[in-house]
Amino acid sequence: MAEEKSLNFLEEIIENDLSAGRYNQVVTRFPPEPNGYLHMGHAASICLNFGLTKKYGGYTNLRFDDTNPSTEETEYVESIKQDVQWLGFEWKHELYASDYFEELYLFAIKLIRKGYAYVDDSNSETIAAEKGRPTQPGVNSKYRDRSIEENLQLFEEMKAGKYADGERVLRAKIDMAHINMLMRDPVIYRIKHAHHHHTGDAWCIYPMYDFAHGQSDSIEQVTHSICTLEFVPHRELYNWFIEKLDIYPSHQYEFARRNLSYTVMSKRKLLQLVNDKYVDGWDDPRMPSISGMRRRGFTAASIRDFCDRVGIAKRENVADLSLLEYCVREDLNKIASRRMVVFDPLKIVLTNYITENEIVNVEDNPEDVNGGFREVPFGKELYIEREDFMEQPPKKFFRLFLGGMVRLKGAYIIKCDEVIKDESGNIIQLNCSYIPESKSGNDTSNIKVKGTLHWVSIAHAVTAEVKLYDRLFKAEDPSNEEGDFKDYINENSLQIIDKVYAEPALKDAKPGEHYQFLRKGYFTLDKDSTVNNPIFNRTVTLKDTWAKELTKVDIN
RNA sequence: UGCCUGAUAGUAUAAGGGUAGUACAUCAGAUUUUGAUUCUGAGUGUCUUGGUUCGAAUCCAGGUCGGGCAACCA
Repeated sequence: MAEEKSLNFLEEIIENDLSAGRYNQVVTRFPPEPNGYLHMGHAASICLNFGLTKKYGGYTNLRFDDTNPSTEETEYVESIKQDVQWLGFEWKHELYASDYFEELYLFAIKLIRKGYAYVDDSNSETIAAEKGRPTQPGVNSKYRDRSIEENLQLFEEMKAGKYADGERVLRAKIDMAHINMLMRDPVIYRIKHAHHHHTGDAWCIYPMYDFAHGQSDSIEQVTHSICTLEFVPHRELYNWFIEKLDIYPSHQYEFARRNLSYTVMSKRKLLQLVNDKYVDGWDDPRMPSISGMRRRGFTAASIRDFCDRVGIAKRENVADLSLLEYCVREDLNKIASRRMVVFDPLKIVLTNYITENEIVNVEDNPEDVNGGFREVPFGKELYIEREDFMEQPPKKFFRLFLGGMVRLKGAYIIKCDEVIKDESGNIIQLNCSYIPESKSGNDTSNIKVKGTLHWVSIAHAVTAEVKLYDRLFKAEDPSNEEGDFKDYINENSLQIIDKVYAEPALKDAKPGEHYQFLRKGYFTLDKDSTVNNPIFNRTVTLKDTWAKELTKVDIN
């Protein structure tokens, strides 16, 4: 018997609904407002909504919740579509709440006719004041008891453009003393003489979220309308409209939005980071936006895996960044081609090496049994990583030191014979000898070494620029710290190395491909790369047990 | 002072009256031509106080703490 993964609360609800025969297929929707870019929190919602219909049969619509023309733009529509597709999901229909404006308008008239809505001439301050407070009931507007005929006429005039923005609104007539503030005669239509990205200038009245979202769900016969916790109090209104309008009863369910440690996850805060130039745009690789993460080198598969592993529930949460890193490493380990790149070069000369034009073959990816090999030119003069040599090695250091031996990955074992320094005592070169019988794959030397280093032949090296990213914030949950979240920005979140030395094969790097720079981390080509100046973004480091070990030594 | 909502290892998520489990993180060890990967092992948890029950993370009551609710935003 196959081991069953336990169900989350939504899967349970759906399985119950299905087995009770309430629906014969599951219909969900992903409803972004096109007023910004998608981020990791949206990714969780996307995986949830699309994942559910994939699992249980049915489909998911992409519906733009575009009821506020003053903040929404086509540019966002395009980026959102791109991100959803990139994440690997296909929507059944591309829809817009604004496609339903006519229908919604008729719904409003229906409500007026039934005596459930009225036009209010009060300004927004008055309406807010009359709402009361959570602990105090509100009071009725003096326009609340207009006749149905008058309401119909005024609403018609609103639609016809007779009034200026803010001059009148349409309100649902519910109960100004209701314990739920949202039920105190909520505004459902407002006047906005604004150009709409999708409907142009066809309308000057626009429905509010509460008078568009549930109705859109209903029109589309969405069976399970999944949203985040802050909409819990809206559910009562959602159901009220469905009941009074007597339309298809979609049901709303709420889950806790996904947060991630060491970052922020609200459009508003992310926009601040962009506007105040803390980052270089929405797709800055440090941003938790889908576009930023894509640019950084995260794979769609790893993001899906992350969402899957974290799961969903109804309590506030901050998911561990290390889990995301684990997911992307796991994916990249399988698919990334290995390359050798030296970031901080130290020259070594193999004094006994006389071969010319030697090429060694190094595996492209040891995790891939069918993986090929690439040719890497070897030479008498090489670069290794400066930190891979120490004059006074600590205990358990098994890299290079004077008199010590290491293997050069895919090539020979070498021994350090002499350290050469400049006048100020800086190490500028190591003279080493190589063991000719120790050639990789053909080793008859019988020498065992603990360390293996990456290297490049100086004569053949190509150069590149590298961008190393660290977490954007120093605090685990910057939004919950004292003061402004921006006080916790990690000012060292980006480190640029203008010139690194790479094996020639890296010259053929292609956008969208993933590489593991041996012992350094996973990298991908940045979109700002040019032929003469390739730029690589570090997606994530490799796990580094040795670095951790060093920290312990420091403490002692 | 009201209403809604939640609380299980460091984090996230299971167990739905019957052995508190899984993953990541952490620690220890093995393997390793990446101090990577892989493998083995370890430790840490039911917010609290009562009640019901042979038996409670689970059911009931009170409390505590967190989040949300007073946009012509979504």
